[in-house]
Amino acid sequence: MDASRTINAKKSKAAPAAIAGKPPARNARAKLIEAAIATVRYKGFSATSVDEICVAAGVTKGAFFHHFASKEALAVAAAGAWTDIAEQRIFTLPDWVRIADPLDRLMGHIEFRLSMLDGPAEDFTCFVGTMVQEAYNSSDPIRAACDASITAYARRLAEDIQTAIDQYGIGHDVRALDLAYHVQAVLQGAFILAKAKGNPEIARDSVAHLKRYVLMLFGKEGERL
Amino acid sequence: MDASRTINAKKSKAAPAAIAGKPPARNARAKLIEAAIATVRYKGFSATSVDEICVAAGVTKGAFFHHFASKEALAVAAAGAWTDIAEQRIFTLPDWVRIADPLDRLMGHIEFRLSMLDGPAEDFTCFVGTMVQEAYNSSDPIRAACDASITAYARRLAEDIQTAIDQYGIGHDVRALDLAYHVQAVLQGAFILAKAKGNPEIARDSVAHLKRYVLMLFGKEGERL
DNA sequence: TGACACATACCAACCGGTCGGTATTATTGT
DNA sequence: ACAATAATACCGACCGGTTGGTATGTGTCA
Repeated sequence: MDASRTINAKKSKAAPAAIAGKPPARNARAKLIEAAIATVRYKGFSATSVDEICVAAGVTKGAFFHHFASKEALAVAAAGAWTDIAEQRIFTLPDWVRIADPLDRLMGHIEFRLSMLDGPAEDFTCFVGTMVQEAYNSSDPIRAACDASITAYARRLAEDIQTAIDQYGIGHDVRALDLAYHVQAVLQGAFILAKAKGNPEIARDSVAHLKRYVLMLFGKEGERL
Repeated sequence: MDASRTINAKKSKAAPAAIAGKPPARNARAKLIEAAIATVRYKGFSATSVDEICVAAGVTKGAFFHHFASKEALAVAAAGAWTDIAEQRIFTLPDWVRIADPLDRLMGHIEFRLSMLDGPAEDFTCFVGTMVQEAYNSSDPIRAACDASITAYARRLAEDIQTAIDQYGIGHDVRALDLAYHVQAVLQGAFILAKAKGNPEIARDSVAHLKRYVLMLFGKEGERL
């Protein structure tokens, strides 16, 4: 391979972009998904045009329809990407995920979600929650993709909740997955209130209620609030 | 079939009504607002075209722009109408609003909201909640109109919550208006989950959590659940 | 008669999507 | 080893239909 590289030294300029100081040379597909998520969170799915996404991503319309059969297909792909992004940002990277005590870890989760409620709404709101609100009747593929993302989050959170229930018990007829979905509901609703007010404070208040509820369920109110 | 025009032909009190500040019951205008609310709840604001609203309302585009300066103006007017509709349907017409005990009345409210979560999502979801999610960054008049509607609901609900707190006390640092907004948040979030699942059951589960939370706050868990 | 409540016709901008083409990379035949 | 071929990635002009909005006409009633 050394021989071929010396001979073709002139033409091997494009390939080692990752090695050189050039930007990571992310492919157009990834850039389109990222741009779509940002734009849809800002102004909604229907109000976002394909051209707009292309400009935000820095690619042409030709590239868009090379990678995605339709705007709908991009939405489905972006919902899938959002699942991975959320898993990373919420369940993998933060420090609290390594808390040993399951109830402390659960409260760490809620506390983390609360701490995210700051700055412009388009920076903390849920991409799939925004999208499914518009598309649930118009596109079943999009609806299903958003549902899958929400379900993945709930199932992941339910693991921690179940562990906490197993260890501490819960004096009520509460199932872990149900409570996980309730956490989701409070967050999604809090996002809407924050958007309406133009201020995330009201959203934080609502999550504070959620915090108290969970602590009460585990009979720990006053101890950790 | 179209007898509405001849039937309404007799009424004519445009001048006095205009002086009184209340717009006269213009037929096309009311039909447009009603059609807009229904269509937006079904497919969102941006995806709903002016033509579509006109067809659903059974009026022409000329009538639309005679009554409303723009699509945005219609949205603002519809948000105002929604406030009145919700006040009627939720705080005036139902039987539970006449329950004497304030805590029972508050629980009657939540129970009523829970009972609404049935059938297609477009029949129980919140018009202004749907709209503000799309428009919060694109149109401040729409955002403000939706905020006003949500705030009116919260303030109205907070009255009953405050009365219940005054009578029964509440062993926590909970303010009535805060809790009222939390009720709103849970409902709005439950709507999103129901849309994603294509099934209101998950929404009912979340409102059941809300019910338990409120009862716990008042120290009545197990007594009325 | 003239203000009001519509109806009809129309428009420029924009929409999602198509299409013919090019540059680059990977595979293959000899 | 290398030309021929094929596949991929991308470009941007273009298309028919739709969009919110306008200009103007018409019937009705005080």
